[in-house]
Amino acid sequence: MSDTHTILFKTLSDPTRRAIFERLCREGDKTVGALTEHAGVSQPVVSKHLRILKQAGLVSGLHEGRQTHYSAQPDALSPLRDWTAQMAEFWEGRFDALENLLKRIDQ
Amino acid sequence: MSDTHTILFKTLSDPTRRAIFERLCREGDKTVGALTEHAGVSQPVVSKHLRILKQAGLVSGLHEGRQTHYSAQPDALSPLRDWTAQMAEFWEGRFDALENLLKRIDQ
DNA sequence: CCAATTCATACCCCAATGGATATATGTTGA
DNA sequence: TCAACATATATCCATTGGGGTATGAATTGG
Repeated sequence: MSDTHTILFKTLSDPTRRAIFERLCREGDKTVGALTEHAGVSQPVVSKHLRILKQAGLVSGLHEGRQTHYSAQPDALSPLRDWTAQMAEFWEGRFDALENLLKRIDQ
Repeated sequence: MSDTHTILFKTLSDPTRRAIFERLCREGDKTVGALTEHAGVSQPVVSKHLRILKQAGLVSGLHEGRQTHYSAQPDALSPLRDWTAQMAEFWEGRFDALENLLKRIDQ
């Protein structure tokens, strides 16, 4: 199931990877070297995480000489925002679901 | 790193598990047997997924005789909603970040 | 009281994944 | 041209995790 939601959740489920994405959102674009400094893992691992983030559409990379500048693309988060909103929406239609359940069982 | 965000993302990253949660949001509470019917996996696997969803706070279970009724708790999604909103928020302060990057490199 | 039912737990297996190190590729500066 | 640098790729390893089957525990109906 190569679903968009699955890819997004899976990509963001790793703390190291999510931290990289957060830094790019907070502080703007950065090179691989700069990202490696505070990542707590080796440079190849950072590159691998960036590759996964890129495949998920969450970051994009631009080559400048021997450096690569990565920047966040938070628009890619919109499926997640939509999904969470939809789940909450479904729930609103049954706001008293728990009470109903308790009543049903209690009778 | 037992972070809340990590747990939520990880829990929702599995399609089978997310489908169970979605069904509970859409259709209200269900027993393990009812959930197993359309899950595509065996009952023990469904129970295991429910256990993980419960640990993440996304569902709650109530015993009624030999059945267990599970219901969704979409309020547990709020950290996700907050996180995505915050990431987008950070980004707004640098809406022209990509253009700046291109300009910087292009010069 | 016993058999069937419902769910949870235990155990095993295999694929996926995050990490490391080594190395390849490409780029700049002297 | 050549050495240093920046990044990507390759390979390996240990762990995680999702799936299955078998079985335990609890409850109900006859």
